[in-house]
Amino acid sequence: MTATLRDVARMAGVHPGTASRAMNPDMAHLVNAATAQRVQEAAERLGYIPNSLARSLKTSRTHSLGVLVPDIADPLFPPILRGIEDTASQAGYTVVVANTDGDPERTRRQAAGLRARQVDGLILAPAGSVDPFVAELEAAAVPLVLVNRVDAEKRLASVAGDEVSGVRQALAHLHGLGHRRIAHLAGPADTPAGAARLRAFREVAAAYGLSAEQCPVTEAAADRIEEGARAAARLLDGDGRITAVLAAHDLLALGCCETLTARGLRCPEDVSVVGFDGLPLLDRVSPPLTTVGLPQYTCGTEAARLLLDRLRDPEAPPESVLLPVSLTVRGSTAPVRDTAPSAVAGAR
Amino acid sequence: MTATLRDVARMAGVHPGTASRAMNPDMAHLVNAATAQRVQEAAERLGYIPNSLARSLKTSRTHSLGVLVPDIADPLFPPILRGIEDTASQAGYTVVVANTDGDPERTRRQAAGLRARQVDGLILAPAGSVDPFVAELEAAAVPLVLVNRVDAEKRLASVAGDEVSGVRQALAHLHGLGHRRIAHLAGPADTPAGAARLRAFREVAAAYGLSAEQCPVTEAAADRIEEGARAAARLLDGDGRITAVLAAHDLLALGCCETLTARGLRCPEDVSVVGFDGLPLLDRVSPPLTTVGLPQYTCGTEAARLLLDRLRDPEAPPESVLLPVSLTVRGSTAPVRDTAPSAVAGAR
DNA sequence: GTGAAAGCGCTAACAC
DNA sequence: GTGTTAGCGCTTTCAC
Repeated sequence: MTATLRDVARMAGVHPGTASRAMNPDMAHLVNAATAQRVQEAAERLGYIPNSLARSLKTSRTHSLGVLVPDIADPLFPPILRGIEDTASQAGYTVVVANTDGDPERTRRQAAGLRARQVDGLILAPAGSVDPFVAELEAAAVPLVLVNRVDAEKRLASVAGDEVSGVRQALAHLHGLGHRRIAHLAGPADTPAGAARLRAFREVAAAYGLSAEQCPVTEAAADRIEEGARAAARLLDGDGRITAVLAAHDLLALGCCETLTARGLRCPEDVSVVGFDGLPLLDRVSPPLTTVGLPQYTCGTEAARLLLDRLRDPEAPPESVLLPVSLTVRGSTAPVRDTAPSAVAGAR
Repeated sequence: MTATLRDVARMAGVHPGTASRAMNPDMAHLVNAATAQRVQEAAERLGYIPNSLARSLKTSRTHSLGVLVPDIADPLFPPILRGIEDTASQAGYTVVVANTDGDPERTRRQAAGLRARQVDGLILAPAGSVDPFVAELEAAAVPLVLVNRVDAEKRLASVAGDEVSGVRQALAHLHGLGHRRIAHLAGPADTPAGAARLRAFREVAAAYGLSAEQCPVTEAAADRIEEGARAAARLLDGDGRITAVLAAHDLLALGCCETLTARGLRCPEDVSVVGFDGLPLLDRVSPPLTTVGLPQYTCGTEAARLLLDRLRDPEAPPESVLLPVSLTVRGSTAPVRDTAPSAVAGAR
């Protein structure tokens, strides 16, 4: 079996309590340097690895963080998780990740599992509504940080991209290219980003003096290529005169391009497309996607930082971080055509 | 504070021992149905969540799996991790992921951290050499499964794609298109997949009667686009007459395409390119990448299954799973040109 | 069928 | 500076 602290103490000829002090950096100064040395050598020789379970049981601190994401395989999350893990492990914390698939039942189960494991805090990057869980977790005084969503009542710490600024940049770009009929391919309304971007789209479009009729909206069922393609089809069926599309997610934008091609329309010559999130590799698709990039990795580091801060000082007021986003112009956007033809003309 | 089993017992008017039995499915039959009912109701009312730390300390089973990957943000791993997590959570296990960046020092630290947390077993998807760690872990009798690498001595359980078959499919495809000068853009030699694919390439090329001179090899420093571009440049500098390239990784293939374009060569008209791994989204790059697809998700589920099997029966012989891979032909490969021009001609 | 008691490996008062 | 003691929350053998 693995060596225990008792074994180390016995080998060094000291009491377990002393061995414990010698092994703990914060307490080591209370013990004779020579003794500490002897203990550490014994530990080394035995290949002693402290049992953090026992330690945690005693101290009621596990030095672990729980993270709930819809799907770790969704390209949006890996960089975020990497950011969380880097920051956490630097502070001596480990990270336990659980997938929810946006399913409330699964979310509940996974959250309970993480709490059973006594994680010191939780980072939630939830797809759907979190209100019931959040209420429960708050009641249990579990330190919480939201990612990619802000708490409506500002009582919870959160990290998210500045959606309004992102939409503003995208529309400024399209408007500057002469586009006046700009559709929004919205993400699922029960998704925080989807809802926020739609709201921002309406606001900003209005600020540009564009009417609702000039700016039709269709909602995709999920942030996936196929759903984007389907929603784009509905969009084109509804109003063939749009000259640009702002998609709420890069994958929706990809789906949109697919539909355009299928209908004999070219991107960006006939219709410009802007995506959202700045997923990797999309600078190489054809055409390279113009997109509003979210600093995913920073999202993760900030979320972890907020949570660690909170663990250090539970009384501090919850901080809300709004991360800057920035438009990357690539090949999927172009000036509106002089003689704007009906986008549908000859297309079906 | 959170409710403890004692609180539940007190509320139900029973001894903690009895409450424990009532809460544990396997032991519940030892207790009067009515009593069990009362206990469970009390637990429900108190929102009791068992402290798995205490349980684990007693049972020396944490029901958690550790996973060591080079970088969770590398597109190769998320689907694998998802597979692991799905299988694990279905069996009541949680997974703890740690990134190593292929750095031996970091690997050691992270492995120690996971062991301190008393994970029941470890899944290693390591970049570089693992021999020192593996030896140490084996000595400590930590159940182990290797992913994307097979144990040379077949003593360790492992899951990996069938590299030889993959290379064979790729070369059969290229050979069938008439290519006879096929270079290999190899991955880092200290990477399991890189080494295995290079070995397979040499074997299979020889089996096709292709000489070493017809099949030059260059090694990229890392599985990244830029390194692929750089290595491809060296390749073209060395032998301009190649008509096809088999890259050991999709990202290397992308880098290769970049270099080809930079030199005025077209893919696939002048040079065909085949990638490896089947990363998502690469069906949409230009040209769509022909690649040897690895079933990443299955990799994960199989690895978890192997590990769980091993935990159930530590004496069972270690199993080695070789996953089938399959070539997806897309736009980056084409028949060799009739009048094969020097690929370098007019290119610099 | 249920209560009592011991102990998993560690830490933190408290003695000395 | 080091030993002693108690106990974190749970499971499990042993009585009854």
